[in-house]
Amino acid sequence: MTPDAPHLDPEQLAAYFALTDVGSLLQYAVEQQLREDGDLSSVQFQIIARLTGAPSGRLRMTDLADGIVYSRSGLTYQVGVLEKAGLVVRGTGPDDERTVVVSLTAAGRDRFFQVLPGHVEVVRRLLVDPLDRSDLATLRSLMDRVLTHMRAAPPRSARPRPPRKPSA
Amino acid sequence: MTPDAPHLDPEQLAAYFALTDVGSLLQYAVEQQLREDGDLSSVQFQIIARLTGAPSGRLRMTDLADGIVYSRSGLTYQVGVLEKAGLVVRGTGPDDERTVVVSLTAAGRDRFFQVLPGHVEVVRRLLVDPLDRSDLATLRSLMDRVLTHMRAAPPRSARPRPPRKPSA
DNA sequence: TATTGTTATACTCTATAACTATA
DNA sequence: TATAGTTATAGAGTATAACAATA
Repeated sequence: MTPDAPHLDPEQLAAYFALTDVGSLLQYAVEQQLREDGDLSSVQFQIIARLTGAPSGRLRMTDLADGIVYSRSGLTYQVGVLEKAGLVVRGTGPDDERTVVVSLTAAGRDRFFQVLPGHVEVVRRLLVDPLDRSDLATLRSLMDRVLTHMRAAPPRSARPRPPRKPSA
Repeated sequence: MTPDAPHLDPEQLAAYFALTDVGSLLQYAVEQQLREDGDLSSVQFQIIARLTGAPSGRLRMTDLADGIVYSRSGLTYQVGVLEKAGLVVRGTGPDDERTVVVSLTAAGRDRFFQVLPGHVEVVRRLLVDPLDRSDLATLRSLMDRVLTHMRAAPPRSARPRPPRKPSA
């Protein structure tokens, strides 16, 4: 019985493990490729990718932070690394003196396109090749549904915490 | 044109991004939960989980290393942390004097079951709830196919590296 | 007062290479 | 020689809290 105890049946667990295994293997492969081809971490690549896709290659720190990093200081650190590498420059925003606008340099854009082909190839080889077009559409639809649900629900609701027994 | 340039069409990219978004949000949520409920990282949780599932709660270092960590020293570090916390003990293997056998302590088992309900609840809330049973079966089947493909292909084959232009 | 962003600090984690000991 | 594991070391990344400046 134990009707209150949360549990997952083997089918649900298997789906979860399969998803996380794919996720971590894919992430590891991508990280390797980005490091080898362009000396970038995946966070740094994401920042550059966003800037590449932004109008005139500039974004405010706050806009950059969104899905990429979980703390402001983390973003400051990463943008600092990119700036030291000459891939990005920081300047004060025109409207609001508090904001900092991050701009992609020519070197930054070059680096992005230097790394992109290998990145695409890794994704293709590991994820796209083994699935056909309709599989990918299905996968996307499932993941989109999960994302919608995640974003609707409060990220960390008031979950009753079990008693913290020992400390370590 | 550019028939040699690797590329992904928007559908394929969308599937990739949706998958990685779910993966990273899920991973982050799990990491938070494990830390709050039991002061464990996900790597530490995986180690303990494997030991819990092993006969008599013991495994050799080498066996533990498999899917969890990408370097031997990384495993040594994590097992060291767990040992300091009293969740695990190390001993010399009975057959081969070179091997180290890691054994789960009673406290380690307690910690696992202390953390498990919250873990299950996060997975259910974020992944299982928004999908029905047949969705999960589909997801599992897709991911298993990808995993099979990943494991068949050489992890990092001889991919031609683009010219490393600047250094940073 | 609230918001934007940085800094100081401290900690966790990881990987490489050199090393020890056993097979 | 090969394998199992540890250690030393050094670097990358992260989060929290205190801080400065502007709105």
